[in-house]
Amino acid sequence: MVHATIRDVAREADVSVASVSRVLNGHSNVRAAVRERVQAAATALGYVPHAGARNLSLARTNAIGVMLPDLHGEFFSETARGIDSEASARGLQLLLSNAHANPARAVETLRTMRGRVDGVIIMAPDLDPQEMFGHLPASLPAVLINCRENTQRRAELRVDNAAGAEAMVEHLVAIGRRRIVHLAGPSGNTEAQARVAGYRAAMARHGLAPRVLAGDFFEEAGTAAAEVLLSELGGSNAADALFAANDMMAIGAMMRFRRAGVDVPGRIAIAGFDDVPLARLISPALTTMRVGIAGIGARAVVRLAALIAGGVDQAVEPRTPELIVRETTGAATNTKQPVSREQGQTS
Amino acid sequence: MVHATIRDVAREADVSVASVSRVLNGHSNVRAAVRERVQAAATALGYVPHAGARNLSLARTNAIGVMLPDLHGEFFSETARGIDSEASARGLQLLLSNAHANPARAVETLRTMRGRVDGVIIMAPDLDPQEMFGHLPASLPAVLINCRENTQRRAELRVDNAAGAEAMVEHLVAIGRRRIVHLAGPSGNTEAQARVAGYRAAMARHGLAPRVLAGDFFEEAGTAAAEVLLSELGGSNAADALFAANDMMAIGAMMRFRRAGVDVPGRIAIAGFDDVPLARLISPALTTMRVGIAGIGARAVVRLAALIAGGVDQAVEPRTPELIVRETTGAATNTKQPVSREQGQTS
DNA sequence: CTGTTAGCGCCTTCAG
DNA sequence: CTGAAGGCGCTAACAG
Repeated sequence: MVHATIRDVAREADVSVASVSRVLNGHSNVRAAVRERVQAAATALGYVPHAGARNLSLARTNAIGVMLPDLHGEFFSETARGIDSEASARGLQLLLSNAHANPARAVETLRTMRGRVDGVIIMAPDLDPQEMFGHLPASLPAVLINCRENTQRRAELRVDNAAGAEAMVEHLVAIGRRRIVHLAGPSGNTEAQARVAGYRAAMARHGLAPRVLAGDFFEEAGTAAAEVLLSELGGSNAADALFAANDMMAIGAMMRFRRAGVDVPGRIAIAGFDDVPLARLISPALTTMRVGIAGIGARAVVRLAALIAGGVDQAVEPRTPELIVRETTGAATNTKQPVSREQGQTS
Repeated sequence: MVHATIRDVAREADVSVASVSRVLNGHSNVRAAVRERVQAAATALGYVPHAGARNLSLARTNAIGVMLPDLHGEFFSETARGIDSEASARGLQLLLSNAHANPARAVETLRTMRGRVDGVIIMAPDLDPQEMFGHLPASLPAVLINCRENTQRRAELRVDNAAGAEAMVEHLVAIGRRRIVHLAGPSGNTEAQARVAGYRAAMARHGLAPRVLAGDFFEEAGTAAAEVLLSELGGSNAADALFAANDMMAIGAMMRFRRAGVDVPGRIAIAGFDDVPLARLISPALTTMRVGIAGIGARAVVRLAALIAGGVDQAVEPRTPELIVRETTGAATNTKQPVSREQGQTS
């Protein structure tokens, strides 16, 4: 016998399984003598309840499924952290699966969560929602984060990426930049698309010519973009600002510029998006749009918990990013004083 | 009826549940006609199998439990990433729980994993193993990462923290530092203890006087330590090197020194431990000991999978950290050339 | 207070 | 090839 079961304990304590169950779940209607006998038997046998069986019987798992695009990089790990902190505060376990940008696997993964979790949180900016939910019971509580436009009437959390991008362009223009280049995220990613759109809109508003470089949210794309801009640095219409669609690309570019000895922001300003923890630690510290990553994860858990408890929630909750001005677009010399706004991390 | 069950499908297709099960699991011994009828019924009903019930019946979950101290900071998120990448390559889901340095909760958490996972990976440098495993079935496959000395005869992965710390001190001495201060991790943490021990041993070997500041692995402790050292900077025996027990504290100290305009490493060298991704991105880039965080997580999954498949594994697999020399202890002026050893991230 | 008895939803012998 | 039946381990009425 590899694992003792509740029956073994019952036999050992010479009571019924019902009594064992009662004792182990702290019900009060059990005689003290029986209680002690059961507890003794349980420890003697090294009994640990089979949570899976319990879940089946209770139709309740106290776990939530989490599907993220990837765990790579600070953005997603911050999301996971936000989810985790709120979940563990509520005694919920997390069943994690990443989609790896593979729609078929994403669907499969979601299916295997059925019956193992009480609800799911899904962040899938590059997956087709119809396809994903087509194969999923409509009754499964779910909170969507930054998913594509859909017809699901699900609880959603959505960052206003377009507004954020516009705000950043406004800032760059306000500090006197004109030849602002945007380094975009992956083309199939709805967040990346919104950021490009916001960038274009703001540029148009100021009568400035947009220029978009292709990227993929990874650091290396930033390095490559910097390479391009470096080669043009002497030219008459060299860029005076690089606005990357996320922080990691901005950082990649910054590293490359630094290596080339280019003055940032003197020669070229750099801005990112997300405000990952790293953004304030690098030097010069990165100007970016704070989206409150961990806070979003935590909020998703709160809403999911309410949904699981029986609430209804079909709202799309918008989150507006906040501009965080730091050295890469601010006073280049003043590196000794943190900008006040960068204090007080959310989450 | 909220969720269709296998019976509903059977009734709809007018066959037995056994046939439905066969079809859905791809068994071959089913007539084509029946197969099609079942599939039609399943999609018509929007049937998604209840994975929990399936697990119970098969006594197999295809999930592994993961217990980490916390998800805060890059160290643990890197671990999680390493585990995740290997796990998802093997089609394993992850049931995540963090211990939050609360022994009672850690035990409870581990118990609720019984029957919901096929095995567990535990990283708990500050928990008492006897206590933790006392309440756990001995037959549950498990891989321990950086746990305290124990009598479990479990598969283990253990970083040689003492050797790593010694190597770092050797390096600092080799570049001419003598007044090397160590900023320690939390006192109850076995890894932190080993690092202090290694530091002391190496200092003694060189006849140098050790000095240990109390810390907790968080950035703020680094800031505080820098504060202390700053106040002594004029003195005759001011520190010429700060060796922090992990990267985040080293970074905290560096930020503080930078803000004070102190020349690093000219005035004081700084070194960390772990080689989190951040270490090479900050400026000046941080000298540190690479432990291959993500690689350890991945390796733990590999060993756990073998254990689950029925293998035996009671080995304690040692990992020796690798010295990564970067600007905070190297040539301060040469910021344009990456040190060769920093290429090729493990994991 | 305690035991008996049905399930929870699925898989899998075992007969046909 | 197909169906009936038992069981995975636990909980929750329902009777005593």
